[in-house]
Amino acid sequence: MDYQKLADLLFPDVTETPADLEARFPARQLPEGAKVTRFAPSPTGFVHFGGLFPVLVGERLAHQSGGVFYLRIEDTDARREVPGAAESLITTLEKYGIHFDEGAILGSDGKVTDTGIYGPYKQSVRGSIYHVYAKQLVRDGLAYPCFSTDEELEELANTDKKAEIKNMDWENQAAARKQAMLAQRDFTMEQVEAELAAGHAFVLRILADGDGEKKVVNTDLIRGKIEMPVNDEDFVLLKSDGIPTYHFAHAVDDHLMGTTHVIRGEEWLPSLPKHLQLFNYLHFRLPKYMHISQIMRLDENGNKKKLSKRDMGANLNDYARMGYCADAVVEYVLTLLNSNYEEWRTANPALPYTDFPFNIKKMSSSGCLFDFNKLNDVSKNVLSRMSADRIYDETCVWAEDNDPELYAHLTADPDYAKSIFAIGRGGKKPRKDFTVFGDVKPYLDFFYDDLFTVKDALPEGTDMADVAAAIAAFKDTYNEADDTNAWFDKVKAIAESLGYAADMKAYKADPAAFKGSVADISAFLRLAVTGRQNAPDLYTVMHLLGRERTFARLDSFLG
RNA sequence: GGCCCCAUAGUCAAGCGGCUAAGACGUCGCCCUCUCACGGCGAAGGCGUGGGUUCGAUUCCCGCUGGGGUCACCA
Repeated sequence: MDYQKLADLLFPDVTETPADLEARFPARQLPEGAKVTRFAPSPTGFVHFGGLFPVLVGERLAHQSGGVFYLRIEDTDARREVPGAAESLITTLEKYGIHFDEGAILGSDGKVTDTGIYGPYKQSVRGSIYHVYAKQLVRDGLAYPCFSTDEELEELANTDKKAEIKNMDWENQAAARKQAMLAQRDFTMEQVEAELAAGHAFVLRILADGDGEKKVVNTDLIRGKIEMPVNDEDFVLLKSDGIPTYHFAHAVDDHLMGTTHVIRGEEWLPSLPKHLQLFNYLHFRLPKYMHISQIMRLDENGNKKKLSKRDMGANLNDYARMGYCADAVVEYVLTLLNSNYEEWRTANPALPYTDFPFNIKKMSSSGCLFDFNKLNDVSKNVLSRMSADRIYDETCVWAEDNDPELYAHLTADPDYAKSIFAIGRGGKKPRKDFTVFGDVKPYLDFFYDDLFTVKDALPEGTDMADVAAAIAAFKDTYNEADDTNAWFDKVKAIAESLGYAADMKAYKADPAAFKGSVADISAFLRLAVTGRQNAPDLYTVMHLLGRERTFARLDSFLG
């Protein structure tokens, strides 16, 4: 077989050589140790929560080492492509603060375009590049055209793949299939010419070494040494429309774009031998591989399952809707990614997560279960650490889309709203009232007259005369200039005058000796002013509301 | 079924041959406290299993079991 002739026959339009491409895309000039990583999603829908794992790892590794993090769109399957998915993907990641140094970006027209000298970064428009290498493989006798469709192949082998799996009579049928595929290798130049002349399409298959008994070894950055059978399957390189499969595109792109570390989900592990073989055939330097465990969920039977598209929390955009701020989600993922992250966070509450020394060695090789409890805890802490200004801004962004009423109130008087958010915030032990932004409104609605309602009731058996007396006395002695201690001393005095214990210890020691305690008096006031039994520090609340509104509520409470 | 990955409490996890087997979330109890939210203290709960190796295994090796992934002209 004259491989050169075959190559020309198959790819008559390809005039460039791999050497030309190498010259066009010279190696990157980066400092020693700099890592080049990428996120390479296929635009088939929303960004999956699990996608955040490789994204964060890639981003940290690249930027921590002074390297490059780029975005490549793997749109080689037109049938699965969802219009606008690439665009929304970029927008979503942006909201999570993920910055790409090069690759696919959003143009001024809102469409995907790109930036960087190793492009284009959309695989669908890199066809001619793949063909250069495809031609080389054919010329080297390492790839061949196959004119049979998958169905025809199965017919030849008298098998049905789906049935094989079900019947589990895999081995024999798989062997038959393989035989049928192998038969395709035995073509003659005349046959190829005839097929091409007839206008038949072909797929380009790799000519696999064929010794599945031998092992190939690779050192995974997380799992260590992995030993697998050498690839012996003539897998497809180029589909019949000339577009490459993932495997081929991965090899060519990551080589040309200078990727040093391939970070991807563990579902790729089984196809690693294919990639090792391809890099070898192509004489490409092998990147380092890291296969990340998948995030799981629990199904009805209590088994772990991959967090799939339809599951709650699978869509990264869901979190914004549910009221989680992007930082919290990122922080949660980081705690799963690096086991010492939480420890670091506790020691460095104020630093941005980008200051955390991300370490591959601290990554776990087993898949973990998604845990809303933990996310909630992380989120609560993230929100509690924010400044009043920041949480005001974040809440507004959320409320604009999800709670117009709240949004209107917050933005009507930003300073007032911020002073509400400032309650118990900023110290070493900040209040932790919010897990999600949806918690904000029920927490602070009573600060707004038109949202204020009396939600809770006085305890059973409360003496209304005492309530009225307490409120009257409170109004009589109220002085806005009082500090919190002076204020509370007056409340205590009122309690005492009504036969309620001013000292809680005394009350607890002998409850029967009093009608109640200062806690009860406070509860009366709190209920009147906030409409509920539980609220932040009453003194502060009253000062934010102001004397007039405080009194108005005290008055209307009595009816 | 073949191949591959994984295996410490309900969850996430330290551990890397000798420990009363860290810590976090969740759960429960107590304390603090004018309520709440914090904060503090404490409790319950764990090395899947059988063989080796070793003076000694959670730790190293093998089998088993369990869970997961994968086996496309999808990525």
